[in-house]
Parts: sequence; C-alpha cells; structure tokens
Amino acid sequence: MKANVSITTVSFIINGKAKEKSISSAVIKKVEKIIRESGYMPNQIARSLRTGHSNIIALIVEDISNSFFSTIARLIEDKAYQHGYKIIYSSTENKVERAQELINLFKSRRVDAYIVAPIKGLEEEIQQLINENKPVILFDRNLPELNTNYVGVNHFAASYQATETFIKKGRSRIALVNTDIDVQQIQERSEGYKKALTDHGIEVEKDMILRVPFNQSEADTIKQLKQLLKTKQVDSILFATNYLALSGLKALKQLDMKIGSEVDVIAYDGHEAFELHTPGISTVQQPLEEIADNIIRMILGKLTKKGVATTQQMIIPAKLVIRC
Amino acid sequence: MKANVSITTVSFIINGKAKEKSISSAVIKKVEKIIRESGYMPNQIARSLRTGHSNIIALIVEDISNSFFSTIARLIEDKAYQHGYKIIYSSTENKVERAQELINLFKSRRVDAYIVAPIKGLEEEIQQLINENKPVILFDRNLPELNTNYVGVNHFAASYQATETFIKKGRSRIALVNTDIDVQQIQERSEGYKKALTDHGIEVEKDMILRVPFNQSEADTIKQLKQLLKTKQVDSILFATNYLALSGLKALKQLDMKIGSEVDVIAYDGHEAFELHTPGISTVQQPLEEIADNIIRMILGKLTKKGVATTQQMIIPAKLVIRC
DNA sequence: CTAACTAACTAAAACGTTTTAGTTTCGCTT
DNA sequence: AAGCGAAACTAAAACGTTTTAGTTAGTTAG
Repeated sequence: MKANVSITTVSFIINGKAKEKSISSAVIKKVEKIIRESGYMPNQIARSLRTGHSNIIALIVEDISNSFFSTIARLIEDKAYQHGYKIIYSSTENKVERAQELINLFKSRRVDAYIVAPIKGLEEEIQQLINENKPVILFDRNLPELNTNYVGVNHFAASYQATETFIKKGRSRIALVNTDIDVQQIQERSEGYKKALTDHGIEVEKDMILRVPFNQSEADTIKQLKQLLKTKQVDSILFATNYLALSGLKALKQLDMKIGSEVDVIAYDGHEAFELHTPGISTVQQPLEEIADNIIRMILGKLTKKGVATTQQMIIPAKLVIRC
Repeated sequence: MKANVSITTVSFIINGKAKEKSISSAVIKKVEKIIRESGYMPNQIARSLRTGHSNIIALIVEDISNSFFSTIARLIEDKAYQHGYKIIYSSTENKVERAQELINLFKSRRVDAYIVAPIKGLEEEIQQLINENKPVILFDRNLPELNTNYVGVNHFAASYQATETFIKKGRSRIALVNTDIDVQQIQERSEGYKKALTDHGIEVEKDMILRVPFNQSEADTIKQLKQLLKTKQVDSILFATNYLALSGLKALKQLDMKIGSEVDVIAYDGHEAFELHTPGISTVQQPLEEIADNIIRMILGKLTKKGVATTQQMIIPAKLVIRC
C-alpha cells in the first residue's frame, strides 16, 4: 500500500498538481503504478468536506418519468458528464414541501449547482441558494419575482398559433385543458389561447377552459373531461400538457368521439402515444435539445467564472407539428 | 449563534442522544430553540465522513424514463423515504462501462445500499459491493453466478402463457421480438415461447425470433420488424419489452396491418400507448407494487440487522391482461 | 467525613482529504 | 565558502461532524 511517500505528495499527483509542485517524474510513476494496482479510489466525501464542492449538479423537475423531463435530463446529463459533473435528479410532483426537502437535502450535501423546474412557493429557498452564491438555472417555468437565470419557451405564441390552427380549419367551439399549477408559463398558455380567440372574433367562454388539479387521479380527470365534452359541444381541444392530452384521448375514446372529424386535438410536448395514435395527434413541440444546450451552457458558465453574477433569460420559440 | 454550550452537547441533542447522555432538559430546550431560529442544518458530508454512512440508497436501472422502471422507482422512493432513506437513481442504458462508473461514483460517496437491474459484465463490481458488506438487491434480471438477493418475475411462465393465448385463438405463425441483452430473464422469455410452441406441436422457426440490439436506433428497429412482417407471414407477435412493442406498433401502422384481424399482438409491461391504442393492446403485466414492496422490505432488512448475510430470491408471477 | 456514584457536561481524537507553509538538499554564484 | 534559489518533498492544519474518554460538582452510602 504505502509507497514511502507522504500523503501530501500522493494528493498532488492525483490532482494533477505534480508539475506545479515539482514532484520528480520517478515518484509520479511509482505512485501512479501503486494507485493503479491497489485500485485506490479517493473518498469523495472527504474531498467534498475539504474543498466545499462536490462536482454534482442537482436537477429538480416535476416528474422525471414524464418524457419531456426525462429527455431533457438525458441530454443535460451527457453534456455535464463531459465536463466532469454528475447530475442527480429528483421529482417534486409539484409539492412545495417535497421540493423544499429536496433542496435542503442537496444543500446539506454541498451540491454545486441547481437546475430547477420550479413551483410557486419555492421563491424563498431559491433566493437563499442564490444568496449562497450557488448557480441556479430555472427552466420550463419562471418565478418572475426572482431575477434568476431562466430558459424557457414562448408559450403565449405557441398556444396562440395552435388555437389559430383550429380556427383556420373552421373550428369555433375550442376548449383549453390546462393544469391548475400557479405559474406564469401555464397562464401564458391560457393567454395565447384567449388572444387568438378574440383576435378572430370568437367569444371566450370561461366554461370552455378546464383547470385540472395537478395531483388529481386520472379517473377523476377523465370524468371532468367527459363532462366538458358532453355539455359544451366542443369541436376542438388544446391540451396544455402531454399527460392531460393522454387523459383527454382516453375520454374521447370512451365517448367514441372520432378525432379529425368530430373533434380536433392538439397536445403540448411529445409522447409515444401521439405518434402511434390513429390518426396522429398534432403537437406543440418544445425544442428539447436547444433547451438542454442552453441550460448546460449557462450553468457551466456560472460554474467556471464564479465572480460575475449576471442573470440571463432565454426564451425559445416552440414548433407546431401537424400530424393528421 | 453560539449558545455557550459545547459542540458535543449540540451533537447529542441533534442525534436524540440527549437522554442517554443525561443532558438537562433546560439545555435541550435552549439548544433546540437556537437551532430552530438560526435555521442550522448539519453538514451531511461531515456526518458521512465521520459515520461512514449516508442514508442514501442507489437505484441503478436500464432507463429511468421507461415507465416500468420509473413506476418502480417512485414506489420504492416513497417507502424508503418513510424510513429516513433517500433514493438516488440513474440509468445505465445497458452499457457496462457506464454502470461501472456509476457504481464507483456511488461507492466513493459511501452510498449505503444498492438496488440494481444488472447487466452481464457487472458481476465483478457487484461481488465487490457484497464483499464490502453493502446490501445489494438485484431486480428485473438476475446474475445467476452471483448468489445475491433477487426479486423478479417468472418470465418463462409469462411468455408461455402469452404464446398459448395466441395458439388458442388459432394463430400459428407466432413471432417473438426480443432484445439482445445477454441476461437470464430475457432468455427465459424465449424459452417460454419455444416451449409453448412445441407443446402444441408447432415447429420453432428461428427466423421467427427477432433479436433487436439494445442501443439500435428506433428507425432501424422498425426496418428490421417490417422485414420480418413482410417475409414471414406472421399472424401474431409477442414483444418482450414495452419499447419494442411501441416500435412494433409503428411498423404495423406503416404497413397498414390491422391488429386483431390480420395480426394479434401481446406486449410486455404497460405503457400509456397500449391502453389508448385502438384496439387495446394485450399485455403481460409485472406486479409493480409487489416487486417494489419486496425490494424495499429486503433492503431495509439488510440495512437494519447488518450481521446476518442470508440471501433471498423471490420470483413473482406475472399477470396477462387481455385487452382486445 | 470520605468513598463511591451519578448527573451534566466537554476536550479532543477521528473520519480522509486538500492546501499552506515549511524543511531539506543540492548546485551555482560570487 | 557563504549565500541563494530551485527542486523535491512533507508536517500539520483545516473541513464539520460523531464519539470516546474524560472532568467537575453534587449526592448518597457507610
């Protein structure tokens, strides 16, 4: 084990400071050999304790099993890995206490940076992170009172455009199915929808806008949707998230309403089921690679040049994919 | 900040050893108050360094965005949380080096236990973990040469039953679409299929068994599937994983082959798309809650009573859900 | 009145690194 | 032959806890 060398020397060699500290190449060789043969691995915990950083970036999202988030996670992970960072991810399920617990957990483990799809009620925790000088990037949703780095999509334009597509096809009984989570980007999806209607002289009926509680069971959501469909003579529906669209498709199936003829549908984000569905389901596609690229670029920027505390906001357009 | 108390005393109070160490209740109250007001949080890294454990369990799966794994992850996470453990999960994408890196990462961070859906080639690393006396539970696939704890499903029976279902419906040109990952449970799915055929006097044609490389692009998989469908007069297909079934459904759609009439289909595991599909897709359902429950029970058992090193193997039956 | 015990606390070591501030030993100048 | 700088190393402090082994003061038994 011991190579009759001081532990200081070994540390220098491991951290690539051998030259700088003028260690002879004979010793370097010897130590490296011993390390290789003994399979020695530095204790990262002791390292983190001493250095104060962990080379870990936390990714906090609503639900990692949602393909929108898991795809972005994968993309971010690959890039981060190349720069020596490891991503650890977790889901909040849009529960404030859960998110707070997670942030505390990560804080107490000295995570280096945070990528968060936030929820209302998390402002204080996030501000604390910023105060502690930890890089934080919000994405998917912003907390406007916070002045942080943000990467997101122009949801207003996207849902305006989607709604307009219905109108141009001659639809006029257009419903919007949205979540009830209280966050600017979700409201923007409503605003775009409303603006498109009024711009084309269609009255906005508030009963045509469904707000579905986030943690409601799918069975209840389907009930809610069927209620809407049966009572409101809906001829087209814009779903503000992919999982709402899934419930919606199930509701339509149960009512035996034909998509394309009786009713038109546009969903937000992708899902295997949309491609497979007959007929294909049109979707508002957020540019995942572009989002991930920008997030990782921002975060690596913050991580390397620590001093400068500029904040950047980046809004990217979405793309409408018409499938049927 | 300081409450004119020694840091030892504070540590005792935080760790609930106040009584045992006979600290007066006056001091306990005072310290607790100060902790509350200052928002003090113990540094977990220092803690882990000293105690040698982290209260973290690693969950290593093939792909966390696959609903089979993400559902199990969610179930395990909830249970673990209740016992003071946090789960951190990652995906191997069935790459050995990636899995090795992950295990090393977790090792160097003193993770307390491991739940792994393993791959061939990981035997050595896992044996090392066991040697270091870390609890390890394998699930979904076993590494038979290893004598570890394992929770899994009777894949032989499941695919036997699925294949038999086709036969009873009068199908005889039955194809099996499987992955090429080299692991006992995947082979069992083939064996069950073959046994069912021979038991019913149908010859096993090796061209009717497709082995799809795990990291192949979906486009290529679809090509491969269409090739099979066009040349082999297939009248029914058993897909050994959910994502293969998705590709299969796309292939069938592109060839405009009608499910239920021209061809019957059974998929492994659930997916939103199977429920939504018209007609519904029958599936072999693994009992997710039961799997998760057993995993967590085993791991908590190992974690509490450390000494005893018994290994348990648990094989659970799957359930066939006929949907069309 | 002293020895023994207990209640209430604390000093200091230990965990495994990184990093600062040295210490030796040479070889070169002058 | 003294002084100096560079090369090649290392001792020890520090990170923030937990835990062992005390210490001190007060109480009780004999």
